[in-house]
Amino acid sequence: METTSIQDYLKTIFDLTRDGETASTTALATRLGIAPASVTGMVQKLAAAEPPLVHYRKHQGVTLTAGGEQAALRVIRRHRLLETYLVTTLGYAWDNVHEEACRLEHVISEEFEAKIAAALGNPERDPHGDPIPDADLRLPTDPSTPLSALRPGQGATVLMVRSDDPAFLRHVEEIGLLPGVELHIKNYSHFDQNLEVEIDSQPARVIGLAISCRIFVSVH
Amino acid sequence: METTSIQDYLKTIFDLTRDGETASTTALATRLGIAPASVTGMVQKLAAAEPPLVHYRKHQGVTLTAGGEQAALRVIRRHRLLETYLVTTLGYAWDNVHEEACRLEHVISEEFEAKIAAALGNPERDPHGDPIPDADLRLPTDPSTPLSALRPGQGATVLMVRSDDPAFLRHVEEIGLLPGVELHIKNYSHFDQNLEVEIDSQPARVIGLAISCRIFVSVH
DNA sequence: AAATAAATTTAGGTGTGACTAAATATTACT
DNA sequence: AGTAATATTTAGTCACACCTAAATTTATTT
Ligand SMILES: [Mn+2]
Ligand SMILES: [Mn+2]
Ligand SMILES: [Mn+2]
Ligand SMILES: [Mn+2]
Repeated sequence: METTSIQDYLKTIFDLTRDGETASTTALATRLGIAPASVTGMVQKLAAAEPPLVHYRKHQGVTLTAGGEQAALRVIRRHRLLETYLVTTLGYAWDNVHEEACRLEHVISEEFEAKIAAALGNPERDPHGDPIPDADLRLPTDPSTPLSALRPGQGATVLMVRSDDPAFLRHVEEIGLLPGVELHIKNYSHFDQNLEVEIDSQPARVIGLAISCRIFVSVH
Repeated sequence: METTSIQDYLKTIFDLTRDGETASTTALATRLGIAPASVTGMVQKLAAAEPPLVHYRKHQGVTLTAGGEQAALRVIRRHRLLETYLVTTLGYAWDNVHEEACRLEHVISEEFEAKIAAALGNPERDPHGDPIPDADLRLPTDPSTPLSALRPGQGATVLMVRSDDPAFLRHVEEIGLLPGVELHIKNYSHFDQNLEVEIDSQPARVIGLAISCRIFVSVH
């Protein structure tokens, strides 16, 4: 059976391996809020499952198998559809939907998933700009760049904000860096990696790396 | 902590003790689809909890404590609000909502509960006619009678249909005995306890006890 | 009032998913 | 290359919620 716990592991592994790297025990432990020893145990179980959900070599971290990736995408689809539904239909704030979705994603039926997807018109992105896998679990490869990679003179549109932290999201909202917003880079400080960014034709603001590396844009 | 399992126990005990009787181990086991021995174990835990959630004396069955009843009502409110939401807003069929609600009821936040209650305009009854406890967990005492208690000449309005079984609910729907419908008793057969019922001025139908005892009405 | 049947509890056990403490492997540093 | 620091795994434990089989209690017959 694919338990809540397993689903959250798979989702997290998917996330940690998006860059092609393997997901380390410690990284998983940190992200899941679980002791490293517990992660080792679970990861060995996932690798021993029939069919296996992860590739695992001792001390080398894990990656998802094809089956594990499908399972992860199923949960990710639900998560992002739920977040979208909570914001669009129930009036949740965008900084507040992650936890709720992370609980609901494990219990809704296929019918529920289909109903909210239809009610929303099969949306392609969640409130944070994350792409939603379609019903066949295809995820559009989108050519987004971290804001931190831009340099003065470049213009871009915010695509997504990668964080689950309500405080962080509220801060980003206050700055005005919501998905869809246009921005121009005015300045770059090489030493502290601060960017001076003009957002939506407002006076420019200085943005530190901790923020700019979590905001993904499409460059004009 | 109040686990999913505990919440389902409390809900079921609430249901089984509605008549003032205690809930027996076997009745609980049957309703929950669990071995009687397991029920004994859980019931002892609920009685030993601090504060206790049930009154328990060996071989005598259980009843809810005040605390247990509050906890049960919180879950029942969520269950019935969810059922109503699924039918009203997401277009579920009324025979199909119980299972989904029974999973969701354990994971939604207070905020979710409040949001759907507001979206529905604080409904007082779920799609089956069951009363929904209000935000303070007050449950209106409604003077409903089982249809099986009516006799020829009496007229009534259907208040609720007490079943979770999709097949049963579809059958009741096909007969036309949905909540709100008006009916008149045309005849009663003392031997098989069949009732001949005129529903919504349609030609009368014969209804057996297995059905009539699960349909509750308010007599005119 | 015994004997039998039915309901309930006890005893012992399982799988899941966490934990801590200790052992071991990998990586980084001098 | 050897040592120290860090990451990971192993070993042993726990709570939870279920199970079966056996013992016990309560209810029903005769
Ligand atoms: Mn989750
Ligand atoms: Mn999101
Ligand atoms: Mn339930
Ligand atoms: Mn109902």
